[in-house]
Amino acid sequence: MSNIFKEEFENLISDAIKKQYGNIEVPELRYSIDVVFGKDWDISSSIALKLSKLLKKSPKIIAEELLKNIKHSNFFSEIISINGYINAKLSVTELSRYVLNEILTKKELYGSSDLGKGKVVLLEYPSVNPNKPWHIGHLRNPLLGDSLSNILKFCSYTTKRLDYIEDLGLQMAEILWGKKNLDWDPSDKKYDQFLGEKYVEINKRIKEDEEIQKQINQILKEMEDTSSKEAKEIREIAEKSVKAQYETAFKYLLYHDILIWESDILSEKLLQKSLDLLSKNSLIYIEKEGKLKGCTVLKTSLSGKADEENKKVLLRSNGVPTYLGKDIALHMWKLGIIKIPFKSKEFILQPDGSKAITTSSSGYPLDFTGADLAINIIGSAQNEPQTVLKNTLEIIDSKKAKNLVHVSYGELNLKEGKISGRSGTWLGNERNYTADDLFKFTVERAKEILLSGDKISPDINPDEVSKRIAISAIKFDLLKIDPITKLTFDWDRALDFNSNSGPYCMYMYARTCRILEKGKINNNNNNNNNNNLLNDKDISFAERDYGFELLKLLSLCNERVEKAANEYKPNVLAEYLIEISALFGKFYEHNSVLKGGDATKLRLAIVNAVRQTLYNILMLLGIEPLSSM
RNA sequence: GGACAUGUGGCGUAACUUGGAUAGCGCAUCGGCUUGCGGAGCCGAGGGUUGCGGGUUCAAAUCCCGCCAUGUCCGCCA
Repeated sequence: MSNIFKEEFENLISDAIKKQYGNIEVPELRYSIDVVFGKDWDISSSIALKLSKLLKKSPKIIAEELLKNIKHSNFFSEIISINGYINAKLSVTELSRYVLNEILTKKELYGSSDLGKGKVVLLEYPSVNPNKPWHIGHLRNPLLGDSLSNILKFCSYTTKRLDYIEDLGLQMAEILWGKKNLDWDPSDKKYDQFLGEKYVEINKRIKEDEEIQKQINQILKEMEDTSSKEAKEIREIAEKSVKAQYETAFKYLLYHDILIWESDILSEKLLQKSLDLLSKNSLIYIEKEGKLKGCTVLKTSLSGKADEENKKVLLRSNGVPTYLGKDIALHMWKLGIIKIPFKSKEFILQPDGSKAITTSSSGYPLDFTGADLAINIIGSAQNEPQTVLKNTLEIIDSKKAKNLVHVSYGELNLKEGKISGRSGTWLGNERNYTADDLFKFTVERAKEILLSGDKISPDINPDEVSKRIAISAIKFDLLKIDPITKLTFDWDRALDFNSNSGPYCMYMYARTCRILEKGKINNNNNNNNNNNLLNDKDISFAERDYGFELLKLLSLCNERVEKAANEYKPNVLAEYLIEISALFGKFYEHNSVLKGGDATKLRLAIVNAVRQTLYNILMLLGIEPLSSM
């Protein structure tokens, strides 16, 4: 369901077109309609301009003709034509009554949708290798994943948040070499931080001594046997490291449902089944000669270009699978093309009370048999392999392959260049570019601003409040931009909490709460009584003021949520929060609520509606607002 | 070399899918507002030939073609 006023306007115009011109082909009427702000009218259609060519008449005449045929509706107090546009004023009382009623009865469900009813969506993120802490470049990934997962859940999807852990790759082999050959005392550091620093040291050593690389390759081969001592040792290290990474995740209120391990995929023969299926469809062959002799490769046409130089290896000549080889197998499982009876057990109890489940060599059957929608949150650097993956699956099962979506995002760089786990550019002098340090310093900054204010509530806990403000600042900053846009990290910008920021929206939310408290309106999200609803007399004091503009804006909530869901763009909702917050700021300055005379009850209801909508949308971005800050 | 992506005031961005009224917003700059319903705020000013050139159209930031610039990928890395 989109906006009821837009629908009504669309229907009126649609009927008028039929009446005046018969069954002509109307180009997407709904896209010609806009709700507008700060003008004499509230809703507008440019359909007459679009029909001009078809009807061979001037837009002005068409608009006039349509206007004559538009029926009366209680929703609109006036409909006119200007320069070929058909513009309408909304009935202030009808809009106010309808929107307030919707929000104050639906409460925390206001804006939700049934778009994905009955469908299971699997979101994979962030799948960071377990040999280092999350750095700020990684962070955008789980923030996008978490927010999209919230948004899709709000649209009635059943969501599964998946983390894929690569415990058998080269990077872990290097770690194991380090453990055997370097000083190794992880006791006084966060474990992922410790591994990350060692990883940088190991890579320096590799550059100095070619022999080391050979030793690492030997370890890598031994690890492929998942029952080997090496594989077990590395799994242990990896589990400990992932738990350390999740400490970081929990600070940011990020949680998962399922962890799937590369080693379990190999143990359960998923790769073999995938290769069999590819072979059955004649999509792979063993290279007989040339530099790829002995490798199992994908037919070249699948990479989108029949380029001999661009062959994709799935199995190396020594039989060890490549990343792409494993990835194709993983996605056959995700989409339910191959079913695997994975065993599972609890990995960790998360602070929100939910359990993250992990695949395992023993335990109970994993409750997952394939997704209706599989979303990969992966950086734009991997656009090509993601395309190869999808093209390959298209041939195996075109229907299911259509359910695979790559949400591609621009990677984050530092001013001084790329952020690299291997070379150690994530290590700084006073501050590391890790998610942990970003959090730490943003909290410090938030606390500094908080304590410098002269209006601190005595009943708040500055440490807790600073954390929540920091979370809002970081998440909002990274989510407010279109995912595809690449970012350059800058401490000054990250620590700026002025408008167009998370703290700004949080501040407006806190204001609504304080006004409602003083106006004695219950703002508990879970209360089920509707005492706050208004009668006709209260509504009759509605005017064309900022309060009315706010309600108009709030009425667009559902369509903004669906847009964010359909386009996989949380920034749509961040923009929406800014619009609401800014308009509420004006409303607050220009229309006194508590001293609003006859309009006080109405205005309190508007404030409550703003509060509820801000709350609902902030939560979709993974930001938990505070009633005072 | 090929493929893909991106180019919007000094900086950061929105609108591009679906062409439509004066290109919206923030930062920075300049000026104003406060004993208030919480100033992390509000009001105002200056700042744009939407990378360049062509085309389609009554109408182009938006669609098409060419060029330029930047980034990414093109490995028996992941």
